[in-house]
Amino acid sequence: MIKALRGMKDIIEDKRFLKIFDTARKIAENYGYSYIETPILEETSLFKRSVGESSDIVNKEMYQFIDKGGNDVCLRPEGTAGVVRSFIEHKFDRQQTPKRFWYFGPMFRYERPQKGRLREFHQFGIESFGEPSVYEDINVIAMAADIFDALGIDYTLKINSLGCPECMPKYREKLIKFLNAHKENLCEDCQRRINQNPIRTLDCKVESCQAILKDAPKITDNLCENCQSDFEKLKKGLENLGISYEVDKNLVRGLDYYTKTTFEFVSTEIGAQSAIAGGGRYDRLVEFLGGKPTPGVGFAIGVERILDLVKTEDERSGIYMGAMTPEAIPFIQKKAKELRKKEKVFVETKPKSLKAHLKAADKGNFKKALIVGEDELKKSTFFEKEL
RNA sequence: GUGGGUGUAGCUCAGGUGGUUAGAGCGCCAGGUUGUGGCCCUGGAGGUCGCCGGUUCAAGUCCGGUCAUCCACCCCA
Repeated sequence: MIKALRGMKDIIEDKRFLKIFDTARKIAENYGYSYIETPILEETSLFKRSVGESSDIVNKEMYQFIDKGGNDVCLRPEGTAGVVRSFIEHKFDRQQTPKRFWYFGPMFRYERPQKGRLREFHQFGIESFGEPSVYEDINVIAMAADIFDALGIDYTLKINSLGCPECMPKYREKLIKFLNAHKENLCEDCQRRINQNPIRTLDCKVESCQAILKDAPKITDNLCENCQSDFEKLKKGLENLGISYEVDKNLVRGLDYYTKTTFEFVSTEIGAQSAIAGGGRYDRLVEFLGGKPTPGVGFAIGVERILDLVKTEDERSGIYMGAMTPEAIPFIQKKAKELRKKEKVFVETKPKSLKAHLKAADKGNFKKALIVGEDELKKSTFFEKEL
């Protein structure tokens, strides 16, 4: 038997997906975002340049291959890069007006599957281009919060600032210096991280590392004036909207393109992979991918991660139509065509006893059954029953 | 990539120390006197016991490998 590939799942009759999609889409459009869909397959270099060569995603998790034309391509591991590529390709960077997009689609990462981690998973994401103000960050976070609220999902919002090109590199040097001074006492992973991604050491789970790292310099204590003031505005702005948050000085996003505001929505109910949405500002990314300097901010929600947190009701709906004699079927089909202009109608094409029809209508969760037997056919009427 | 758990009907699972036709519950299908569902009762269909190999007179049951799955590390949505 041929089965779906490892870490990939069929989505069958799962109302939760549609509920998440419909809810998120509605809210995004109310925030003024418009729909964008970009190809699932992109040139590999796009992700190398945006997500970053130091990240695990690009380093070892991409579905990458050479196509028949000799192009180095890969299945997208995340959504932002493709949207930015499209933004630049369509010259939106040459206009002054902000552009805001939402998207929904599959992403691919060749990882070891576990709870909340699949090789093909879905993200609902948004990207806002051309708005440098921290107030836009607040709008974006508020939108994510609205979506989770509408879906009835509890979360903790964590925020941090990664600084800008002015303060981040200075901080990075300072941190590396600190780490090297304590190198022998750090775990193997952290020693490796010093050069690869020093900020990652900050949230190391090894206790002995944490003991050392609690005295490490924190980015939030090393922000430049502008970043510091924006971070304060961010906090005030969230308070103003009644959105509670925690400052997590160790919150680092795994993608290299983030600057300044970063945030993550986490749930305590879904296992180790607790991030249900992540995002932040990426003011240098458009420029880095060859466009005119354009600020950006966005987030992505992991659809499969919130699936178990979404409840859907199973209400009776629609009409079940059935015939007790074969001759009645054309009569039913004609009536069904008319009724479908207004609501869901299912026609059973196999003649059955009344009892069998009612049973089937009940099992199918219909709210009404219309059955035609010999008597009804003669009079062109229906046996009608509310379920 | 590393570690641990699990793989028996569509689903959830039973199957001491290896021994004749492999079980239950749920679900599914058909009936329970002629045209009224949900409850109940009866009957039925459905399994190369993940796969490959080994030990044995004999393996779902023991051993090895492999694949898949789950959980954790790692990483991240």
